[in-house]
Amino acid sequence: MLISTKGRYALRVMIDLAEHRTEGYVPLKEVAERQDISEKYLESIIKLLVKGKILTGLRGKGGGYRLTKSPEEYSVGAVLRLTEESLAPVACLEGESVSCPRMSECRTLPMWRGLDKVIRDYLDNITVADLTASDSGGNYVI
Amino acid sequence: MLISTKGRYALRVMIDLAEHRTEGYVPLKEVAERQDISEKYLESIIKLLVKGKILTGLRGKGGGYRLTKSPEEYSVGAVLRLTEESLAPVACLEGESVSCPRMSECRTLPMWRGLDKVIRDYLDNITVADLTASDSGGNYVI
DNA sequence: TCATTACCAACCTTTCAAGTAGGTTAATAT
DNA sequence: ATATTAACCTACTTGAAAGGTTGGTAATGA
Repeated sequence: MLISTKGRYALRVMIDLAEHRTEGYVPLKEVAERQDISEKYLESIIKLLVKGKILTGLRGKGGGYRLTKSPEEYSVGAVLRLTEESLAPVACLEGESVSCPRMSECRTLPMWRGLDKVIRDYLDNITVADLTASDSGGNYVI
Repeated sequence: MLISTKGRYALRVMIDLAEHRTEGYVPLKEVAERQDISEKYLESIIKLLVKGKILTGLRGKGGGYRLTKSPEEYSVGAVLRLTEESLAPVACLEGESVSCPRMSECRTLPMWRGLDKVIRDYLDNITVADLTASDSGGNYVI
């Protein structure tokens, strides 16, 4: 499993907010209801997105969350990287200086790097806008 | 993490056996030493590969394991599917009839399917032979 | 018959995903 | 001012899975 529920939910939140961005700040409660996700759990996910500056929160009555930029400015990869720690397909490619002692002689490492690139290329070239209802469904269709 | 140590080790075993296939049956002990993997743990991984018929074991003195077919007949994907249960990038695509109630209306599902395809296409088009020392390193190089 | 080697079953330990629970601070409408 | 709304914060729980270990049994060749 490359992408956990956290990542999947994060994306769904982004799409939901994109589809309701004309309404100003949208309370978490509404998103949770529409998306059928527990408010409390969603809270912990949204916190990561706020910290990552891809959405901003406003407290108090009339408050809620909204996207800081427009939907086509967020790649799916960028969203997932905020919740997933790592999108690397194998442990060997995680972090920065993971030094596997076999690295230099490893027969499989280049192949894993290739897989990593294929995944990154895919996820970084789809935007949140591509996933909204208003979009006809472009690049990613099989 | 899409691929666990089990899958990575399995691949390294296959490559090791491919590179030593002229020597007839190769004992697990030798593979474990060369690959720096605990014998006991490797045992449990090899069991899966034998069950999957991609290598055969022979008991007793002079025994060990060898590939049942030639290295270019095994795709990386085929090997990994024997150890990994699922290569699906998200839970929604696992198993056969996973019925997420939101499936029909899901904004993200087609995108996940696309990701799954990209990964499958990559892993199914590299063979164990491509990963051996004798190979110049073809398709998968970045 | 003995060393070798594959095969088999059960258990352990640590980590992490996934989710709960309960409280605190800030903004706004009345 | 004060009640209400809603974001923000910290800590805990639970279950499953990854990543092993331990201790055996069965076949084979010298």
